[in-house]
Amino acid sequence: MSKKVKSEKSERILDVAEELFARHGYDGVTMRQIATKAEVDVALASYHFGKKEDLFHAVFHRRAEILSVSRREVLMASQQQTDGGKQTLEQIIEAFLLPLKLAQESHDPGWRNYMALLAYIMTSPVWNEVLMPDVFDKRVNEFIDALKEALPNAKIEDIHWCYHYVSGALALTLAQTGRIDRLSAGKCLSSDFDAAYNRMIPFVAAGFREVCKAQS
Amino acid sequence: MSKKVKSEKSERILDVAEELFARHGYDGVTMRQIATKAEVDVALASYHFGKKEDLFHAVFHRRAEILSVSRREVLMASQQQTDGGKQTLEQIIEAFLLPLKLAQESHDPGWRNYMALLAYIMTSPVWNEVLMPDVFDKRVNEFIDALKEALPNAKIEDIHWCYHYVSGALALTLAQTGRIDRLSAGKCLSSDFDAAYNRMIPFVAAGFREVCKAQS
DNA sequence: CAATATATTCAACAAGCGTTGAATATACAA
DNA sequence: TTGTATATTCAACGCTTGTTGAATATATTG
Repeated sequence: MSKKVKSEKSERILDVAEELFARHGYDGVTMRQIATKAEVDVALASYHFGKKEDLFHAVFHRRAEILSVSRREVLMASQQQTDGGKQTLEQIIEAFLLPLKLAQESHDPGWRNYMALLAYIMTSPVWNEVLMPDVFDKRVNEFIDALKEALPNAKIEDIHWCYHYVSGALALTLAQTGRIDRLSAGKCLSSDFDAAYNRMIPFVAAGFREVCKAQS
Repeated sequence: MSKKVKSEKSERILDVAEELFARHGYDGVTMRQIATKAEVDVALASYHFGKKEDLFHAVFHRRAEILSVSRREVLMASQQQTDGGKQTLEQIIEAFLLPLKLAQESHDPGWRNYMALLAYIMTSPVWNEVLMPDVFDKRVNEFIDALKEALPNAKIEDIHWCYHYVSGALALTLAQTGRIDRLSAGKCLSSDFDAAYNRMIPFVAAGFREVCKAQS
């Protein structure tokens, strides 16, 4: 009861669309491919979600809200934990990345597909502008504000560029292209989010400190 | 004389395809859109380059070789400059990024489009696997070898993950999504490659040192 | 049960797709 | 100039696309 889900097939369409959009992009997927893989008639997707672009939006928004809320909670919890005292860079960055790590550890393949979809949207000049502002930019601004507090003498341009590098490193991780597997001859795995996150935190923390140090 | 270029219109097709593929991806562009923007008949693109996928390959390879050669030259010049003595991390990273900076500074809009196309290919699970190994992976392995020499005590997994972060930061920079412009309220510009590169070098150098330090 | 709302399929449409063979224009060699 | 190779356009093909209206099945409610 009180199920928001319209039906089981409706969710299956979203799951399949999520997977295919993440791998092939918006234009690389047809409504028929989605319907076929979801074992459903073509018209059903249009019935539930309207036009193709609306379906894409629905896929994006389904988990975007969950992720955004989780991010805010983790960030606030981290801030309360060190009440009064300043947060360390590592704490802030960890709070920023933790929700994604949690989503990964749920071992829900849907979440993994969604994160690859997020990487596609983050790196697309077209979709980035359409979809990111609504849900994610607010959380990012809170994150950047926290960074400003931790680095009070830093120039804000430096902070923004450093966040840009974090965002890029994160996007490529979420994309799971398999390139690191190839380059490392199997010693590193795209699917190993733990390895990616554990090193990313000290990496970017040190980068922030280096770029933002020694300001007048 | 000795012109490799088949004709003027042939190059115009490549230029337009480069621009459109970079922005909308392979499936987001039609042969007719390319032909129209190049002021050419639809059939001409097929005549010169064969199938749509062959045209995409032609666009990719046109500048890939130039970039790869430039990268090797810069890296070797940097190694010779410090003959005998070890290169610093900063020198290695700078050598890796310099060819892209030079391409940008040429103010050829074609190069800018090509770099955005490269970002698309780097972050695409599909194209990354098809196009990166042929031309770029060799240069990347040379780069990673240089890093191993500069960080002799580092675990190679750490080096590969750190390179992965560099690759991500670089890709998002090349993509020019305009997001940093929005988040920074115009204080930073996606088009400002100088700002991006100047900060990227100390950022990733510090990251490498932090992650790769303190190995047994 | 009947009646109604929701979910799903079927069939079809107009438009756009990549690609091709023949026709025409242009460049170049003899 | 004539002949030949290259470049370019024209017209059309078979196929796929997203979307829709009518028909049918299923669930919900009275």
